Amino acid sequence: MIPTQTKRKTKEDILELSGSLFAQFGYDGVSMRDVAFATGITPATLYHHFSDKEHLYLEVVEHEFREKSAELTIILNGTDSPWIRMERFIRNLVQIVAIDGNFLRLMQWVRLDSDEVRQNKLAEHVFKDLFVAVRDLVAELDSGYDPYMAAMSVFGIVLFSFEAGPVRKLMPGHSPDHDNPDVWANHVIDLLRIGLRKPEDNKC
Amino acid sequence: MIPTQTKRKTKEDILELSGSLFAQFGYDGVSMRDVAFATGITPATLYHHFSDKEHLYLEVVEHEFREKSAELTIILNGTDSPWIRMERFIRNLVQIVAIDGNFLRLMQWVRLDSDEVRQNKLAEHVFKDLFVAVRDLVAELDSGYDPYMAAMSVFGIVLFSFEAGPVRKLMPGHSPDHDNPDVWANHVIDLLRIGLRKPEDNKC
DNA sequence: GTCTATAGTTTGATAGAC
DNA sequence: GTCTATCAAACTATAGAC
Repeated sequence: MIPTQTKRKTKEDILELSGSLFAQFGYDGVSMRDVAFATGITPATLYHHFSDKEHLYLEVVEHEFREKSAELTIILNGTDSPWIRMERFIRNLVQIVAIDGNFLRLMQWVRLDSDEVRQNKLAEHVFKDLFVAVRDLVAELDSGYDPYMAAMSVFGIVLFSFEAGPVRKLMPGHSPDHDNPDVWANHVIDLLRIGLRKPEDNKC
Repeated sequence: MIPTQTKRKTKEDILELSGSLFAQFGYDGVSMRDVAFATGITPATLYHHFSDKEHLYLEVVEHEFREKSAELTIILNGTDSPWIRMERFIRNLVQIVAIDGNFLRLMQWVRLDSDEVRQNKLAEHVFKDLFVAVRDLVAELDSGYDPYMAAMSVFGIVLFSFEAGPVRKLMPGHSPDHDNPDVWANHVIDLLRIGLRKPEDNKC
């Protein structure tokens, strides 16, 4: 029998596992011991792969974000009409944050437990491209709004419900329908189709 | 000279000061020592006022939220027409989160670093009333959307830009105008005035 | 590359004097 | 009510053997 290496942990295995931990408990809520024991190595070995906790965290965030934003960027830069691309983008983003609860949590943590240095690095080097793609698509829609603000509004309207998480489900009026990602996507698309349409289509 | 008691710390003084600390650094980022020394007392004295860290935190969140939501609830339950109330609510909420950066950060922390028990307590006992008031106002607008989802959308579109904080200001397209709360309030109101109007007003 | 062992801090919480 | 003094546990990071 050929000896396999399934037990040997690659750097990517460490990133995936610690990504899940950081998403659940944040930077301060996860110790290097936790990461080490979760991956089946000792803390000293972990320090062999990553110079310190800060660099481990930065690599985790970049890894998770690039993984999710790759498909979104393809949709945004596609050749369909602007509205079709926006609709596909919204459906895809809702799917991502609905299925993988960890991704959105990690992004929420970054905004709270990172100092300005870390936020600068990530904004410039990791987050910027996706925002620009959304902003440019919004501009193509020609709705008359400031594209920067309109892009923020799109992210807000899509993401907030999922960021609210457990608290949201405890608010009065919640029904099982509201746990269905498609229902949310349809709602957001309906709202934005009206709110973001061209001014001349609004005249009577 | 009559002896003053300005140096004596009341329970409310402790809540205000530790509220600022928890908003900046989160539950795990603030030690009981930090709170004690910031208020000029010793840890042992702090434990005389609050049974443990958990109860201090819960009282802080409730104190901060009730302080801000009081004026909002008055607007929402007022006698103006639904649209006027919605507009005033949005302007007021934007002012609150723009002026007091700590408030929104504290609410973001709660969603991330609280277990289900703590979230249940706060959702039921603190957050619920404001959400219901917004949901009912949205229902009055009669736009045809599910009021629960539409209310979430309103919160998302208003709050997300401010929750994004420092990262937002690093995104391409940012201009000094975007640091002005009134500009944001006007943008949100414009978008929602179109998106949330009655269906029959949409027919040509 | 992986381990054991540990240095040096900081944490939440308490005991007991005044 | 406020203090000094203290505890057991957990933390990041490193040194040095194999």
